[in-house]
Amino acid sequence: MLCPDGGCQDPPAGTGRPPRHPPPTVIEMPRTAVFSGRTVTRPTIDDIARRAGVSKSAVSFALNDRPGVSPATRERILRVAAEMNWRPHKAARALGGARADAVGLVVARPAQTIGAEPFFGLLLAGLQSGLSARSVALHLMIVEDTAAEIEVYRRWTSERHVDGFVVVDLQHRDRRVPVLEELGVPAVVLGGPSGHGTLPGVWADDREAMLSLVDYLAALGHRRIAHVAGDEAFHHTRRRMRALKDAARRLHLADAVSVPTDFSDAQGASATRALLSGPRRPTALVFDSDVMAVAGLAVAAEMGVAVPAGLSVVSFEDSLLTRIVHPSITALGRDTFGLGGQVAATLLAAIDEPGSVRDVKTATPRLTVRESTRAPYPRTTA
Amino acid sequence: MLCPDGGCQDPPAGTGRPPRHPPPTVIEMPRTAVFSGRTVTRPTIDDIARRAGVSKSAVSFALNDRPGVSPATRERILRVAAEMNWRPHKAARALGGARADAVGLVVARPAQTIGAEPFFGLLLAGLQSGLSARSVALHLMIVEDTAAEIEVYRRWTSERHVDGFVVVDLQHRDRRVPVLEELGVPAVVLGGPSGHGTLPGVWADDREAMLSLVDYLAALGHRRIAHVAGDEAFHHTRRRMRALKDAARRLHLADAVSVPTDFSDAQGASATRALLSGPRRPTALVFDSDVMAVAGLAVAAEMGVAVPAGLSVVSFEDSLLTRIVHPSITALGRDTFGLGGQVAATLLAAIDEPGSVRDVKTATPRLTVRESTRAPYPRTTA
DNA sequence: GGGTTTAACTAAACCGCTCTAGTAAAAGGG
DNA sequence: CCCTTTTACTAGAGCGGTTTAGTTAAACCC
Repeated sequence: MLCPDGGCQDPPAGTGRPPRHPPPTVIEMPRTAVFSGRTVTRPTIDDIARRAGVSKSAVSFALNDRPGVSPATRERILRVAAEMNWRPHKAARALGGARADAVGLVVARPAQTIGAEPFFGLLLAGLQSGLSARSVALHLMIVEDTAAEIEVYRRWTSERHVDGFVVVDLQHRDRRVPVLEELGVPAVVLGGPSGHGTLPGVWADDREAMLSLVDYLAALGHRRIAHVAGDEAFHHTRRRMRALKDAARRLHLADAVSVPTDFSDAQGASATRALLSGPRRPTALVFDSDVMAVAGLAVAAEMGVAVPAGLSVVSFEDSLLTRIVHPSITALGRDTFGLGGQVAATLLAAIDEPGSVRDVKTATPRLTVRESTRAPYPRTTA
Repeated sequence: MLCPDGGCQDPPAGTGRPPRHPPPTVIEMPRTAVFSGRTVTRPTIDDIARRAGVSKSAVSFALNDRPGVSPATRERILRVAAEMNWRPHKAARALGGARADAVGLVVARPAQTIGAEPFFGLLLAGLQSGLSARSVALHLMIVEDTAAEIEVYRRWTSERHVDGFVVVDLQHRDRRVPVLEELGVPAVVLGGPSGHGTLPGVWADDREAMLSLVDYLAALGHRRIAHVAGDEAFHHTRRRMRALKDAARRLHLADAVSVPTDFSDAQGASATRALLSGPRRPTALVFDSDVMAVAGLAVAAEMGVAVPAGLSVVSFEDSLLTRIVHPSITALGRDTFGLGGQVAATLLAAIDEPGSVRDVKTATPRLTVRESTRAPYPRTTA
């Protein structure tokens, strides 16, 4: 059954059409590729076919678990393939119209920001973990601005470089959404519940979260709450600001102001300084990000405002940061890693069965109470 | 010259061999692909050739800036290609033996860690920025352990999925190095100056940095310095520990102990607690990472040890974190973003011209003095 | 036992692009 | 003016898979 070592060539009824170019002197060795001067052998299904004494097609059938080969032959082919340490050539498969088995994540942010926020890294890790379970790779690209981001969407789509995209940082009237819709490529937007057109969105209920947060602070006795918000261009920032307003009205709070920033520690710090120096100093500060919360904490310390005695601090985003500082910061936590996994699952579903996928609402962030919050001094119960 | 609209088929002397399968009724339209139920047109060089009235080869020559077409024809072809919004099909090119135009970064770390450290995100951003200048994509993979990491190296190499790898977290007697050498794939190791075999390494002089750091603390009057180190499995951790020992001997310090940890905030905190509760309390603590430094700062605050009055704190790694906490932390800073760029450049060079690349020593980290360091109380000048 | 079905396998088209070999015409050379 | 060289182009092999159509030979059915 098995060919003698060294490989046999087309044993049963080989047509043996002559090789086209100068006939190679040796045809037994699997073709080699050159990497850094050293040659690396790389068997193809042709090599396997020759060794196993069957045709290319039989090998393909066997390797892909398709009918058309007998169990015995199948097993033999698989054994030979394993022996030769064969792996499919991605490009060759892709050329045949198969998937790229990769999804793209293109981020338009100043590079420094990427590293700064734990959020991004965790999301990345969760995304990866969800994708790698299905052996789908993640192509990451960091670009200057939205225009460049859109260009990458166009290029990668037409090059069939990826099977779909993950879109982050959903903005108000986001320009990327119509482009992706037009390209017709599967994509999942991190954000919602609106503003992402027909693309499926994965979102957490920021509104609900803000309402519960304000409820908690009000229950403690806080009547003057300020919100150091993120960038107003972002969808979720706007939702949070609106939710604070609504909660304040419902609870008849004395003060409830939102100050937009660019998410940077610098602007977070200066907003905090301004709020704490104002005439009607808030008794509680809500920060839209962990980085800003920590920066705000430092400002309070510098200004001699004790936390939580003189000021309660809450972060809208939980992470390592809020845990390790002193005092540790009460924060709304969501499972960012898990979120990444959900996004991955949604995107894979959208790739497999376009149209079948609808929005996914993730668990509403829950409050972890730490050292930075407490009832305000009586005097502030204006 | 130009064909009439609608496309002309093989105008000059077309052989016109009959189509093999059922002859298509319409052959004018460029082939289409289906994405999510909608069809997306995707012209191939054949479509361009037909439209421009030339052969496939001529189109290929024109698009790749190769000789073999007259300037006039070349221009015409380029115009048609632009009109049809043609883009090369990556897989098709790759199949011909071309580059994958991508490099891989495989990280074996607990997912949570990825997000925690600003270092990683910054490195990623710098890497990306260096790569995208040459339109090389980054394939990111996060795996469980080193075994899985090695498996990915093997798979991606044989699948021709990437042209090279970036290797991070160099360990003592690193198992990955011999595998990559055996695979013969271009790879750059972040770390050095030794332990990475024949692979080029990009490294910062941790030894030099530690020496200068201890010099600084000693000059302030500190004689008892403790070092909350990272994981001893890592190469750079060992180098730092050894450097501290050497510096202590040279400067005749009273105490200079290194406590290894797993880099986590928890172990950083407990190490700090242990050191501060001991009989001969150090007057200065050096932390191997920014996260541990911040955690250590919190422990000091809890224990009522004032920083910098009763304890100086230094971080071996600078980032946003060390800047935003209060007191801000004196830290050894390196340009992590730039480092990523250097790694990218080195890897691209290694891919282009294997063997030509040697190790790259980056700038030695420099100390940024902030609020967390000061001369110790006289009593400790034992 | 003749005809039909099925299983197991082979041949080769095909995906989109690159690149070598070949060809005809124009240019150059003595 | 004939021969060689160069230029501008075409044909088609080849990359490594998948997949369809075709080819046996065995199995099945009255």
